[in-house]
Amino acid sequence: MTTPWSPTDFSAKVIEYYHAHGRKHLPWQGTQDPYKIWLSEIMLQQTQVTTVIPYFERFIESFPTVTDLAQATDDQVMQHWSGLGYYSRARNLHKAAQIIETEFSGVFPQDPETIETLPGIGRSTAGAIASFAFGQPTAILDGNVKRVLARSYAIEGWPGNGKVLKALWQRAETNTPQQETAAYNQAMMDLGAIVCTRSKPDCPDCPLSKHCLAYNSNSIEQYPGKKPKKARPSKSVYWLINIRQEKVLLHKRPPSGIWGGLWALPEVQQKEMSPDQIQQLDPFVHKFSHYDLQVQPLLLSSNADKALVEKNSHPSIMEPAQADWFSLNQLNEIGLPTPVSKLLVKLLEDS
DNA sequence: AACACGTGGGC
DNA sequence: TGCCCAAGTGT
Repeated sequence: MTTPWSPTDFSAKVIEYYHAHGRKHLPWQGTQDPYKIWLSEIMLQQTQVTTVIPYFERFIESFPTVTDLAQATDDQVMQHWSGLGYYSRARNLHKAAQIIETEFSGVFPQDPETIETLPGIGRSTAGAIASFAFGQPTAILDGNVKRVLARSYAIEGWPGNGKVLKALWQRAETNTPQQETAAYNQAMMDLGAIVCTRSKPDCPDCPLSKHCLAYNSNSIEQYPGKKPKKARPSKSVYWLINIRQEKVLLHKRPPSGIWGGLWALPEVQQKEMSPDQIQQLDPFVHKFSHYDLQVQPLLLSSNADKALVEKNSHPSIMEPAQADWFSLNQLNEIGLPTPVSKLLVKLLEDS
């Protein structure tokens, strides 16, 4: 029967791993600039490191400081997030930058409770910023840490379950050391990303294997518990492609909902024009994590556009959507959903 | 508590 | 291929 790690021995092993094998040269490391650390933590939410790196570099180049970000336009910010997904992150980041400017005189707050009041920053991200930027002894609990802790202490159940999450936070708080917290937090994520991976973990090389309850009971595959499966629904839409004088008509999507704040092709549920006014392009399926979107792109003729523009420019009186015409160059200055961007690129290449 | 919210990598 | 899930948060 294996005895579990004591919090002290556990954190000592983790910190030792950091000095020997931890990642120390990612673009947001080697600095204590809270703005860069904050930006990286937001971009890294539910997003892999290799995906984030080029976005981070581009974003910092365009908005080097929180003041630059606060003063940027919505479209500029969304353009820099275009393709990264989870666009509420960008909207909240922008809002938070303006709050830091106005409420905190441009100085990033150091207290984790205050940090967590900023939009887009939850408990784990607040802990990461407080420890990395300000050396505070705050715990984090991302997917990597959840996996390492769930296996080390054989914490059963899916982390999306409230009780399981609470148990994981309890263990995270207990094991997080008061000293060298930043090294510990970084190493926990490194262990999860490099050694204690989702599939095929490298247990023989893991500094925690000696007292890892899952490893020593040969039940690594059981931890963390799996998310319950759900059927994925399907939605069908038509996308209207209206090109006049080298410009394409786009609509700005409302702030909430899918692709909020991005510019997309006008979308309708049903065709409302006669067949001679449209050209059906190749349909495709865009797969989200929570549903499939079946898209039928329709290329409009000049006769069809008037009624449709009128009909779709103002979906409701309360929330009029913005519509505008964009040239190819202007598409580089706004945020576009990935499938819209791909479709337009393909169309313009063919023409 | 359960679901919405994007996209791409890994197998 | 299709499925799982990734440095989570907001509602």
